[in-house]
Amino acid sequence: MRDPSADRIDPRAVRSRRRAVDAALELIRELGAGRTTMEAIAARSGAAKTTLYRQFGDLETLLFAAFESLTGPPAIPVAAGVVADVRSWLHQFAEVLTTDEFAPWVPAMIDVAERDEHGHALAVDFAARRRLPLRTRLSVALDAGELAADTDIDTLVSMLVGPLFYRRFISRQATSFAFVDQVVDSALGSLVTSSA
Amino acid sequence: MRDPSADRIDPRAVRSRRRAVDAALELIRELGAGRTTMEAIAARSGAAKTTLYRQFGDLETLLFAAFESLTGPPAIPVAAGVVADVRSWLHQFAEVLTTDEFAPWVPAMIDVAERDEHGHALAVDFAARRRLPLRTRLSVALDAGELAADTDIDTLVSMLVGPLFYRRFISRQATSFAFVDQVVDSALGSLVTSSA
DNA sequence: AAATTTCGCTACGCTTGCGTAGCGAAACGG
DNA sequence: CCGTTTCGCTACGCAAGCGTAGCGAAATTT
Repeated sequence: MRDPSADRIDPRAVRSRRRAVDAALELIRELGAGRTTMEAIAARSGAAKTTLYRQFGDLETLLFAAFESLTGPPAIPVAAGVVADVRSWLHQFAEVLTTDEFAPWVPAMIDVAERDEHGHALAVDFAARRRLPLRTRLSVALDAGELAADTDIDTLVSMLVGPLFYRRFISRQATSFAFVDQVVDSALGSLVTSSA
Repeated sequence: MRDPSADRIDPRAVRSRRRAVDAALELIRELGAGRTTMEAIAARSGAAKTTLYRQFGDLETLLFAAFESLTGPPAIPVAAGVVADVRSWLHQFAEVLTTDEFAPWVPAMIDVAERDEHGHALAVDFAARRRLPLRTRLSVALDAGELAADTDIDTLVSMLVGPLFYRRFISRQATSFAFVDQVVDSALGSLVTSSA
């Protein structure tokens, strides 16, 4: 009997997993999570269904693995004054929402989160990680006295990113440069301490 | 040959349509649009598939009919000062987001809008109709000089409802009374003319 | 290098969903 | 009322997807 504690890694399994996850991401983007099937993932990834079942157990697990493969850490805003930092971060974020980096999968995640218990947890976690840099930067500002002492950070985050999400996924209006600026000014305007 | 211009209405067809739409709504809520099938709608509505195909042509049309059956006109804010009116409307809206009136179908619509051309149009239209009362109220305020003359109404609307959508569908945090108040204050605070 | 485990494929049976053909029954028009 | 039209159902064939059994090939251990 071999050592059970040693995590063996068969290179074939690794390749299969990666290909399956990539194929799943493509299919979710094209068809949505609901219409993505094991059969299609197997076909597109080139792997056999048996392999996928052995690697992931079931479709849900595979889809979630695909979602989690998206969670690259977002850029961290540097320090140069809250307003300026937040402004540049939010502009960057607005830009990201127009690319294929993660925006195309957000609707699928929103959908899954509404109906599936695990999906709910996944989405909550994903969102929390995504906004962490912004949240951290605001926390630092609060501690440094750059923001009014009674500022609620979570509320502030929602007021900053909420309008962007709304425009991208709900009203589907364009987010102009001026729009982002106004959001920043409005959200932070009354909170920045005059001293800073 | 009968008069082709007379829109005959067979009561059986009317019943079938209504039942099908209701069943579709239930299924979309439970499974998402992607997993909702003709078979399931037929089974739950009690109608035969043939009937559904005759009435709607295809699944997409039926699903869209279901979505559109949701679009009840939202309440119209009355006049009593912009800030107060908007505040009460937004509190009411936050409440609606916690009920089964239309919130459970928003994720499905977001998902469909991202992938389907018709779905996109439907969602845009739906969102526009939903925010119309708020938009109108703000327009009135602008015309009345209650808001700064250079105010962009659409931006303002996004800053008001965006944070609520974000909390309900993305971060899935609770929207407290205080949260809504802060959103209103922040968005309108600097815009209301001191005279009003 | 030999023994052993894991991998990945083909092939299969089963279930679900699709979309239609054809037939009585119900609703409408004269 | 009586002909005509529409409705709704049962029944069907077909395609897609599911999940697994069994077997050679590849990788790992000793």
